[in-house]
Amino acid sequence: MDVTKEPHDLENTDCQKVSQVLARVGEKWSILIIMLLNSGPRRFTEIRRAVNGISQRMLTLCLRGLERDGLVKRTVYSVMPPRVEYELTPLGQSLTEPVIALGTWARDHIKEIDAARAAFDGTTDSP
Amino acid sequence: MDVTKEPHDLENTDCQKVSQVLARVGEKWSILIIMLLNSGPRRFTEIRRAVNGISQRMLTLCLRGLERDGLVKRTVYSVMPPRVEYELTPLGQSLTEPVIALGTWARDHIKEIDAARAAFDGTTDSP
DNA sequence: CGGTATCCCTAATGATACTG
DNA sequence: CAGTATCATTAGGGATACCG
Repeated sequence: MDVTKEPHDLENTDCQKVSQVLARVGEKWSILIIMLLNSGPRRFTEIRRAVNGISQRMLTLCLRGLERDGLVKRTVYSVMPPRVEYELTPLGQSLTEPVIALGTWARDHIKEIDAARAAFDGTTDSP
Repeated sequence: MDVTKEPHDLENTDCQKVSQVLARVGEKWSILIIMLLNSGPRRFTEIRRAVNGISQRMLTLCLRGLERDGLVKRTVYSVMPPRVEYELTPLGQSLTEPVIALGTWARDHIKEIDAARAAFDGTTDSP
């Protein structure tokens, strides 16, 4: 990415694209769903069970968003009862690579972050 | 979120850490601020001007969050008028690497995403 | 099963005013 | 300049009920 432009151009740089992607990926459930689907196609209810705590409504909305961005493919089987499967598209699969890189960073630095939070809270909290 | 139930769930994996990090990084303004500070320390108002559209309130909150996580260092110069500088910590700098990787992915695939969105909207919008 | 529609509450955010 | 405080508006998201 090019971050060598002037500060006042920030709104016109690739940062916006990163922001857009992160806005999608950063949604509370998106990353969990993407990582789940990375191990294979799943049905709606399977995802719902796997991602503990997500409401039906939010799962639907989240999957629609991922589908809209071309990250997830939705396949409807016209049977009774209905069967709908979700799987990562090639684009969605390629996204898992940088996401895993970020995940590695998170795993490697979560201790530092937690320590920083504790230190910050300890410094500011003074009842 | 509680995903610590079944073994096959997304529970104690790195996904949660990724989620935590992405929750911070995915905040609308965080990434823009981090990338801006990647090119050097900035004062409060400089950041405000550079990150077009952010309110004073949100900039303050966002910077506090980044500071709390140990990603940004805040330095106050006791002068009149006040001067406060923000800069990335080594931890914050290290975060830019995977973020840039994600940014590269975004830049390389933004066209596909836009196309997917257009196709999806064209398919679903039929008034 | 896999949704959609509705209600409703809360958290998030902008706008504005004030301060060391 | 760099905030903090307050108010008002809105968006996010849960609970519930209903549908193909």
